[in-house]
Amino acid sequence: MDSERELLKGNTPTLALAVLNDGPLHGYGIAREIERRSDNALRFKEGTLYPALHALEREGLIVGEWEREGNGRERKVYRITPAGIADLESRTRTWNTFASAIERVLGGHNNGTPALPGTPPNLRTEPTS
Amino acid sequence: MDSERELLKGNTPTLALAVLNDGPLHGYGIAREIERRSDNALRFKEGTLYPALHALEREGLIVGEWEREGNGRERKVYRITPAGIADLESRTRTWNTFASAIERVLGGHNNGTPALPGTPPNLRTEPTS
DNA sequence: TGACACGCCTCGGAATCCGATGTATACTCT
DNA sequence: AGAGTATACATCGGATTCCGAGGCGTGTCA
Repeated sequence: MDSERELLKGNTPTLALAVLNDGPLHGYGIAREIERRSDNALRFKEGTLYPALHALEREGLIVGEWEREGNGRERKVYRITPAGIADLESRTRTWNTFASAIERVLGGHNNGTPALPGTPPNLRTEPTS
Repeated sequence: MDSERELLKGNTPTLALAVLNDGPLHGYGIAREIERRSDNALRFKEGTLYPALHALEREGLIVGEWEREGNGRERKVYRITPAGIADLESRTRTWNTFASAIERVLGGHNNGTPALPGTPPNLRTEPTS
């Protein structure tokens, strides 16, 4: 299914921020962690990952620093900034709004205008069965 | 928030198919219906909508036909095909898989490798609180 | 020595969205 | 009659994003 590729668009920075929100990590590790958490449903390709991290750094949402390990290996470890944390929260809210809107459209036909605009949506996952 | 724009990518055909799955409708009406169902969270711009419908028609997932109404107005009414229905189901499954994967990554830190690969994910929406 | 995982990076093609723009008809209000 | 608005179709080009392909270098193990 190649459509996954398009679905991912726009979520890359959000995903990276989410991982970094749980602790500093280097690029390669971020990719691994996202695959792990999503059970391999999501994979970060290198051509996507590094440019995305550079962009996040340019925007001040994360900061990267080269670190040398015991074995002499060097890698660039990223940390989320306060601005990044705020941005992540905003992005998460945006995602939730978006996802529930999609679910509502996919879900079906008749939903009359609800009384409360902020009414929590019903997230459904079950197939048609 | 402009990020919505990128989030939408790849979902346009799915949304259109979902609406047409509930009955034939013309382009303009599809746009209106998606806005209604999503409570205006999602809007189809014309520059997106019509090319998307043409593509779906090319792929045989929908068929369009010019119809004249009582008032003499002409509009192109689209119907979903059996292939379109099958495609919609596939797309819906893809979306569910994708969305739950995102939720898992956003959700948090420690989820050890689950025993069952097909285990239903936990969709969480609440902020850190 | 070779193979492999780790780890960083850039470039160009492909796909997608949408603002701007254009055309045309029906209805409503003054 | 004229103006304004909603309906209804369509295309084009700029912007954005993903990622395959390619490149560079290091540590580990057989």
